[in-house]
Amino acid sequence: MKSDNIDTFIQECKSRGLNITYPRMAIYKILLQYKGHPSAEDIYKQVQKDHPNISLATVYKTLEMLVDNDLVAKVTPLHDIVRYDCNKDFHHHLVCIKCKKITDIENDALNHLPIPENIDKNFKIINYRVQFDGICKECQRA
Amino acid sequence: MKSDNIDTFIQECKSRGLNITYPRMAIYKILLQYKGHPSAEDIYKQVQKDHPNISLATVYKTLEMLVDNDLVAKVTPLHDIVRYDCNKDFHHHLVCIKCKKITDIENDALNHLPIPENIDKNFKIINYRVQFDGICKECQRA
DNA sequence: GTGGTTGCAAAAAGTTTGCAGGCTC
DNA sequence: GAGCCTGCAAACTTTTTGCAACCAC
Repeated sequence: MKSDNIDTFIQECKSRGLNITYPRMAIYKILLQYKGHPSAEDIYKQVQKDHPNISLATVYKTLEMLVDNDLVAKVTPLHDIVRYDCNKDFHHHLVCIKCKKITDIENDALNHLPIPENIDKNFKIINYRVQFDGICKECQRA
Repeated sequence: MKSDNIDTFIQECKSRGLNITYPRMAIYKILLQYKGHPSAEDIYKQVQKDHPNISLATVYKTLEMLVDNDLVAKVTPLHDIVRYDCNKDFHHHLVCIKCKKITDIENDALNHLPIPENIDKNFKIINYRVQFDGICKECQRA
């Protein structure tokens, strides 16, 4: 199964005209094996163990290339910088993936989602939020 | 209504033994008036227009104090640094607010949420995700 | 050989911190 | 007046960039 994924990855690279390189293979393998969601630094530390010559800049460049090619997802629901909100009511967000604009949604149905039952019983849920990603009116025109 | 909010804010500060200062008032007013969710930089730019002597460091310190006192919410669903995931399937997240660990949830009910009807019809929704915040088993013990 | 990729180092972007001076109560 | 708060500047963290050398095809 693991080699399946690597094979698929190689195919995906080839079909996009991307060279198959040592750093790429190493970084992608770590992503496959990693439990949880690593940061660039996490991946760098991990990759260093086997390949100390791979640089942090390469990790960043490779991750960016993987995201651009839709082979890896960036888990930063909103965006890269912290934003603030003085509306402390329970509410959800509509996020434009192009201009990054955030709009609040007040919706009662979303405020009463069933709590999933197949999660670790020992995880104490305090809160949740739903984020809709999409493209706003202005960015659709552009 | 706006002065209501300011009055409430002043009360909240007093009840917590926080001084009522010019920068605090100015920054909080901007948060009240701001459409969308500003970053620290956004707030700084805005506050500069009326009060060019207020520094960016003060904006950061004030925001941190507001968040610590639960007067303002930080809109950074996961955390402060970008994380990656090579599981591109539709899934949701369980996030420990203490140790920042992220766990995937696969849950069919969550994959079929009703799209809220009271949002801008011109916003094209591409995807959505649900994030549950809470405290994991390990952090509850600590 | 050609062009895509890498590594290094420097820089940019965002955020935090220490400390002297100033302001609120 | 006491102690909290602010401004400045410097430091720190995370990410990006430029460019020469290198490697895959």
